[in-house]
Amino acid sequence: METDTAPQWLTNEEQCAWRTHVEVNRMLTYQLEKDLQPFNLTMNDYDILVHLSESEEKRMRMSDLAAATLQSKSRLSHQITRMENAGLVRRENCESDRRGLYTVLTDEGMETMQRVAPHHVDSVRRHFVDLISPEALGELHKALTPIAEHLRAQRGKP
Amino acid sequence: METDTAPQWLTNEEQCAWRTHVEVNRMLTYQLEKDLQPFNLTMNDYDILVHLSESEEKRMRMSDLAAATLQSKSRLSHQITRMENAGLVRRENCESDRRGLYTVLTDEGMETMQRVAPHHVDSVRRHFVDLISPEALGELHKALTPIAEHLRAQRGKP
DNA sequence: CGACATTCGTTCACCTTTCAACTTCTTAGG
DNA sequence: CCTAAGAAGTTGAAAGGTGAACGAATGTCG
Repeated sequence: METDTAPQWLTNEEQCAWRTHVEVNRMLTYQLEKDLQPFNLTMNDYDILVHLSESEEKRMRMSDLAAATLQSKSRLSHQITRMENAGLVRRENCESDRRGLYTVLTDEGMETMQRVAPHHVDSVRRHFVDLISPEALGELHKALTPIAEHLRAQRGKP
Repeated sequence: METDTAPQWLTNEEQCAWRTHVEVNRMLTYQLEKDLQPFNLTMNDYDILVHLSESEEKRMRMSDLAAATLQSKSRLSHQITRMENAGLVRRENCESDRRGLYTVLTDEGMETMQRVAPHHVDSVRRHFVDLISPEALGELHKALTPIAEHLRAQRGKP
């Protein structure tokens, strides 16, 4: 009796597209990371600065920040400790829930962010946005959106 | 005197598309990695197995493998040590260049690869390929190709 | 209320990645 | 040839990431 079905291999086109996608993402990550290095920031650092700077009162709960930046609480905890030592953020107790902590963007963190942002944006343009027509970028966005939704729904499932 | 030009911020559409792209890639990596865990493989392991299995004689030079998988020699060296301990590959001396080494796919490595591949392909389908129309996938491929070329050209520049 | 489950964030032990130093071998130039 | 420059890989220490276990605080339900 046959329980397994034959694997549905990728067609040639699918495989090429998939591999290009993976490759672009690895190289892009590498390049953006490299362009941030002169500022002594990683993309993870930068991402956290962005989230904090866009939030009310320049502060977020650890858990929310972890969820927003798609990392484990443990990793974020280490990460924030490093950023705290670098003077970019500080921890602050939460009045309403005494288990909780806020990560607060310091003035230095804000200045760093504002100083670095133009360079990072430029990097994103040079290596991605400006290499694709606005129409194609729109199509890409439209194609990726359902995937993003699917993946968000998957997170934390068995 | 003004030397800096005003930063060319991303438009709203550009920013949304860019963020979705980044988000998809992080979640996708996470998901694919998770789907490989039951087989005790990481994507890095899998990628190496694929490269080796597709190569002549099931063997590649360390440097070539490092270049193909976009990682440093050091990282690859540690990685191969781990995979060697797991019985998936073995190192073999290179006749023509006595500095060099081959990484050779073992039978066990080949079997592992063949056993895991269908599941991995299925994972790629469920979380990506099948969520996008063939036309959109083609467009995506076409849009990403110049970016891939640009990024390849960038690698290892100052 | 009181017990029990759950959430928040940190910590510990362990694994992976990075970076620079190092060995060995090859190649190019005088 | 012989030396110097460079390439191939490895190594070891330090930094970063992971997952389970933990203490403290909150929620929930009889």
